Amino acid sequence: MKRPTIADVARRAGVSKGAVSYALNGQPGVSEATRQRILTIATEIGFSPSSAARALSAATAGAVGLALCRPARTLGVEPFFMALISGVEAELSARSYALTLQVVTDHDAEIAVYRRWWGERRVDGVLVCDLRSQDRRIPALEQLQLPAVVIGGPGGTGALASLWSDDAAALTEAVEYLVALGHRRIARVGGLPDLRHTEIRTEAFTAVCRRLGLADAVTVSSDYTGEEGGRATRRLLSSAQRPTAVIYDNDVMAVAGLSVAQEMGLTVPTDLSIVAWDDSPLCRLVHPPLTALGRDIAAYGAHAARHLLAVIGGEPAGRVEDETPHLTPRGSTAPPRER
Amino acid sequence: MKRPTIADVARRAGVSKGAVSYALNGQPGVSEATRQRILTIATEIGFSPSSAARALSAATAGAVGLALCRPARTLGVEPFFMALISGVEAELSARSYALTLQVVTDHDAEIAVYRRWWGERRVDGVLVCDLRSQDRRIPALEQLQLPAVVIGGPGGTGALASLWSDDAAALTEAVEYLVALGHRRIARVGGLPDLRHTEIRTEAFTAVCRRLGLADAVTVSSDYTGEEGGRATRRLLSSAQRPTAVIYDNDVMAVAGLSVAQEMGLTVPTDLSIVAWDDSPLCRLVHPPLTALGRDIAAYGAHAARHLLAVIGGEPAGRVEDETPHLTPRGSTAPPRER
DNA sequence: GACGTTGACTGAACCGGATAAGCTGAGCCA
DNA sequence: TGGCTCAGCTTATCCGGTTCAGTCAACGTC
Repeated sequence: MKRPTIADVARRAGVSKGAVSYALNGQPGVSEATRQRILTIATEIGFSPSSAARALSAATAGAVGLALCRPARTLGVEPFFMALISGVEAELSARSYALTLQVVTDHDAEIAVYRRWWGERRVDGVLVCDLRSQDRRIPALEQLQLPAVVIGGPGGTGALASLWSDDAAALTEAVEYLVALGHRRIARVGGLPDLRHTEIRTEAFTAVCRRLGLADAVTVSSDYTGEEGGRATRRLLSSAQRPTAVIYDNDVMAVAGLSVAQEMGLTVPTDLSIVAWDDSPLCRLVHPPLTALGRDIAAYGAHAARHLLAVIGGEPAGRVEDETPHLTPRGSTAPPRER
Repeated sequence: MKRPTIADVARRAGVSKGAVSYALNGQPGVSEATRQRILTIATEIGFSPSSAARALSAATAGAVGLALCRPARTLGVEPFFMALISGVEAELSARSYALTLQVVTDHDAEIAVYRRWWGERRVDGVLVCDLRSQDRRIPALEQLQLPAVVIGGPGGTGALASLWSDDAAALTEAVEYLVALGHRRIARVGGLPDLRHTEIRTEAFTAVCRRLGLADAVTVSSDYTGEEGGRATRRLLSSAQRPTAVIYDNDVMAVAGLSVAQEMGLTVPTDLSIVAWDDSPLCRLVHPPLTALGRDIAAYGAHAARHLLAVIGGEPAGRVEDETPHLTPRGSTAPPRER
């Protein structure tokens, strides 16, 4: 089966290639009658313009890049990325953009990918995930002048466009809720400590605990895996003054923490309250279902994609705020048992 | 920052564009000295050939397509796809191929995507997931003559290349193991019934149960979500002659099933043994950790990608068998309690 | 009726590579 | 010394679109 080209359409319509191009792209320069005739013929023979040819002459790739910089191990378990990707993709394909995905191992590799994509003109822009403090990718992208939207912040995104959510507010809400229930010893199992949003959450946690007069508000660092989450929980629950509530920086660690608590003979929520970040189906899978700080991650991805397309379209690189994660109370939180 | 082109390299090296092209692609026609000089200059100015120009003249896109046809809801939770993608991607990027991803809602949309990709010459081949019985995508791809590897089977893949694993053997191993432990009433919570691999597993389950003389070997259909998995479990465990062991077609449903069992006051594994399909970190997250039928999914993806690149390279469209999933016994299986 | 003006279209250049075909000079042999 | 071969290049063409500079007929206008 031969792929039809613009020349095939032109021949059948009895016009030049140029006329077909004008007609298909809604440009002036062809009569309405001719445009309709050309459109009909194009549909008839199933013509779709070669992305390569178009990219070459129009200097636009029609694609957006996403490099994921996490070990394959963590990538799989967290529902976050898949949800984000499906949201991004939905928005892109609605505007006939393709999504090009690459998994990398570290930031150097990621920067090399950006540089290659830029040189190959393979993408018109990129989405940047997992912002770190002092992130080397930011100046690299600025130098390349490759349109980009950083998913993260606020702050640390240089001159690049960004999409952020108010994690500090969300975390504060969760702590205030636990305190309202009567908790005084609240711990937190945080994500990778050099991620910008971990930093922000940790600062917010410290601040709200000080404000509410909670003495030993401890944050344990982790790496988002269930193993680490479980280990951290075991350590916290083995301490002399064990916390009555724990906030986890993702759903996977929260589920692991729940298992550890139950394994240690504690009843959730009476002995221990648990709050998860990222409200995925995972949180509703376990018993009791987990109270979670959630938001529509697919919508977040779609929002990021929309913002990136705007930046690619030449709009200024703004810092856009997305919905603040909100608390969904479920069975894993309750007033602490009197001791 | 201007992107260097082949002409820039040629100018600096004092040779023609053609010579540069020969040098960079390892073709004969340039002396070794000149080749080295050109390579050095290319590296120096950070030249990478425009993918569009290369695609246009070489009639190859340098990209592979993957269309995921599942509701965003299920996509996120199952670690399977993310693991598969990261495996595929690792293999592709090692051979400098890009991965283009699209999420679709049904097979008609998916076929339309294939047709568009084909017309736009956007991909050199595609990976097809979630094979169904009487899958309309197969004849569509055959007609387009778009290189493809179907991840699934055996059988039902037409003339297309495929990569399959012996799910029947794996399921048989799991049932035999449970019977060896002393179980006589084994149920199964299957995946979407029109998926080919569900069909294969169901047939294998029925066959091995008949062979071993297990009377009421029931399979309940489901949709891979935790909700459905939990509901199915509740139904099974409420029946008069409730099973002493349940095999789930994925990890998410197994975890949900475990929660339901515990919620109903049953102890796993003494009251109920649980076997999960897809051994992801999820299975080790819960308590007790789940006995699972697992395999290296990333390697599966890498294998599929390798096979696809071979088919794109002109090799015959073979049906390749991947590793058979194997049973990893953990805490969720034990001899049934005497009653 | 000569002179713009406009709409509808054509022809050709161009994007940046790959590649077939042509050219050139060195080396070799008769 | 002329002819031949062949490595090592150059030149030109092509891929399939977009786009700009023309062309040309129809129309209005004074």
